Amino acid sequence: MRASDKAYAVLREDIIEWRLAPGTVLAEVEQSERLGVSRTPVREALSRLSAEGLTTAAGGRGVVVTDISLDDIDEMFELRETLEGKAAALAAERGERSVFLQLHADLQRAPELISDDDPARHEYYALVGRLDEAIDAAISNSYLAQAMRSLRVHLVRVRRLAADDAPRLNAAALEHAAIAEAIAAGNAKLAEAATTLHLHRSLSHVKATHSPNKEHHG
Amino acid sequence: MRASDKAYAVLREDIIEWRLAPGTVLAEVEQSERLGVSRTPVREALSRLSAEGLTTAAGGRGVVVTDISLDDIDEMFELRETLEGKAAALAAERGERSVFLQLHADLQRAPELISDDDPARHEYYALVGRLDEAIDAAISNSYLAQAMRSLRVHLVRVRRLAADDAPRLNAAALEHAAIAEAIAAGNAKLAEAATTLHLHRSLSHVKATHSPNKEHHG
DNA sequence: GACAAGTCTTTTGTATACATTGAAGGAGGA
DNA sequence: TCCTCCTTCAATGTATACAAAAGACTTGTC
Repeated sequence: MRASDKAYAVLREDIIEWRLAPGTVLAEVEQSERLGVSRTPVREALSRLSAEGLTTAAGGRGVVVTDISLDDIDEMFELRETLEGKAAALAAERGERSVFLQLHADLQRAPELISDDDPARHEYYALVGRLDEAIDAAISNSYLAQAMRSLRVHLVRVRRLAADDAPRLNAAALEHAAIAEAIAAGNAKLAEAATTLHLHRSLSHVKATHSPNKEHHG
Repeated sequence: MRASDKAYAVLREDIIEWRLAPGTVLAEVEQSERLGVSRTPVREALSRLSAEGLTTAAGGRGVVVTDISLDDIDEMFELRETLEGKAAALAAERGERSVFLQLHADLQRAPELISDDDPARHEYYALVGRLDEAIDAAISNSYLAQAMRSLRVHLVRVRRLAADDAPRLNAAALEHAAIAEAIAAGNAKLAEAATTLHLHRSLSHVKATHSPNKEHHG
């Protein structure tokens, strides 16, 4: 593994998991010492992070960890609804029925996964990730897929802020199942509507369970 | 100006203007000699270009200039319609009426600009650029604006492929004027429809006037 | 003559030394 | 005491030396 990949992976994880608070200045020498590599790969990592929007080059002097405000979350979900709604519709038109039928069945059984004692809900999120991947593959549009991938990084950060309690996860699984079902049925409008519904509920949940910027940057 | 900025700007321009053909391998030493800077800023420039999608890191051995296929153009316009349609609708809801009224007036007079003897149509494209900026500002959604900016880079490349003849440009200006008018009127659905119409006509024009990959990589 | 193995070359990846720039702090004067 | 200018220093930007890896070429053998 390249040193720059390692630096990128560690920094990215630290930011997404909120171990590096927004506003934190990531100095090159400091991070290179912490990560055990030289400044060169750290610079490349920071460059990649800034391209993703996880960090911002603050006026020539150091890069800082990007903040996520309440407005940001609204904006993210507005874009997300646009992109994922279109993606669901396209998947309904172009996807393979069998793939989404299987996902539909799996998602309906998702509550079993959640009742397990894994606090990180790895299995659940892996299943939802499979749905995302199936949609990405079905739409046959690399630009749209890329745009959604860019957004997902930020959405994971938001998810870490919200309390992913079991009731909400169970409900979300059924919403995902509805999306998969609509795609499997080849019903584009229904798939888009199911996506819209799911995203609105997710956003409501996020806003209800957490006041952003409560614990960070004052 | 930083050396890395210069390297980035020159390479970006070269790729967009098709002076660097798709598939061209951009070796670090070669480019650093050509641009008169060292490898370090060249690496950073190539990194940025790859993040934008103008180049692709080809399996450990050099980065190559990205190609644009006919399918790519279809995919780009599919995403573009999604993003710009939504943006136009949001601008209609949130934008300042006066700004778009002015743009509407200017765009209706655009044929005067095109009749000039500037082969690059600088004034015309500057005016269209002003409309894009006005929409970006009106939507109050940095994530959506960012997604559109990412796409525009690739769209400029496509535009360079197509013959931007005066008749099409005159028609396009009126289509843009219709968008501005709908936004000024605060009519979201109309703004979205006008955008859809414009994009479909643009795509038809591109596909009619040019067969992609005719002269390169093959 | 063809295939395979090993070496050799070229290119990228990393580290570090040097240059440059911008900010912060102190000294001097008003 | 406050403002200004200068010095200093710390951080980034650049260049280059060195390391490692991926191909290409050569050479030997079958």
